[in-house]
Amino acid sequence: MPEEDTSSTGEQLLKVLSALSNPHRMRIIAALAVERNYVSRLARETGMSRPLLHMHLQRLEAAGLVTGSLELSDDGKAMKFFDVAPFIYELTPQTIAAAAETLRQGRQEAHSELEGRGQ
Amino acid sequence: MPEEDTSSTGEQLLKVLSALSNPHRMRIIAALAVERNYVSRLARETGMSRPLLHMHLQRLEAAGLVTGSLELSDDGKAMKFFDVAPFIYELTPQTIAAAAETLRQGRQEAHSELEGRGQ
DNA sequence: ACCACCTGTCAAGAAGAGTTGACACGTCCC
DNA sequence: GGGACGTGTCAACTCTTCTTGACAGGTGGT
Repeated sequence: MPEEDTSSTGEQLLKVLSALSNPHRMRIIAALAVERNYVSRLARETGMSRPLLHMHLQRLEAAGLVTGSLELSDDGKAMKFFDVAPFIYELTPQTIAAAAETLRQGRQEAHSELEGRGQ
Repeated sequence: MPEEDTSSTGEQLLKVLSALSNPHRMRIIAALAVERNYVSRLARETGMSRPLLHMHLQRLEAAGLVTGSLELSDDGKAMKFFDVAPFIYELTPQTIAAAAETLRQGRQEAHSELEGRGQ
């Protein structure tokens, strides 16, 4: 098994931020903060379609902001309940800078810049 | 003085989050946290084109994360310097929930859900 | 005049996120 | 067998964001 990268790396923070930067997903967090809920009911209460909510939930879960668990109700129906994860992120210039340091993707090393600026 | 809307309203936080949820913009914040810089040089150092950087900077400025000021150098050239704003945002389920409360856009209050369905 | 540097904006294409409807499966009750 | 409810997934479409190249302007120096 490949080791997990649990540290708050740039990619992780990026995933969290892009997961949170959406009105629908913010409202989903708000709804789940009040009470845990299952998909169909949450879709009814928030007024969004099931496929749409499903996609948003799986985006939030991928970012580690909510957790879903499949449970069986008394009448044998399988319902997936979602809870908010107790996350806490502090956003400051230093935080962002530290995360950006671990984002070396596609950025080539500047071997030698042509500093011939006349000025 | 007129009261500013400094509170983390939903739209404001949404703008901040979507501004931060981008690898290029994260790297711009990181670069400006080290030292203030002007557009062309920043474009050179980050390896992005001027129009692209210009767009990202104006997105960051619109979110209040950086501030730009047009200054004149010794040789009379007009250069726009950018600084990071000393922002600080705390992201928790409660924070998001509070912000989502002020996001009542298009979401009608569920007057009564006794549509034809049972239950 | 040219060339260096700085600033900004525009249209248009490429890429990705959001959204919908219809489909698949399951259990339980009448 | 219907219907109610629950789950998930798929291909298409729309929409926003991203990205590029070419263009506009400016100053100062050789």
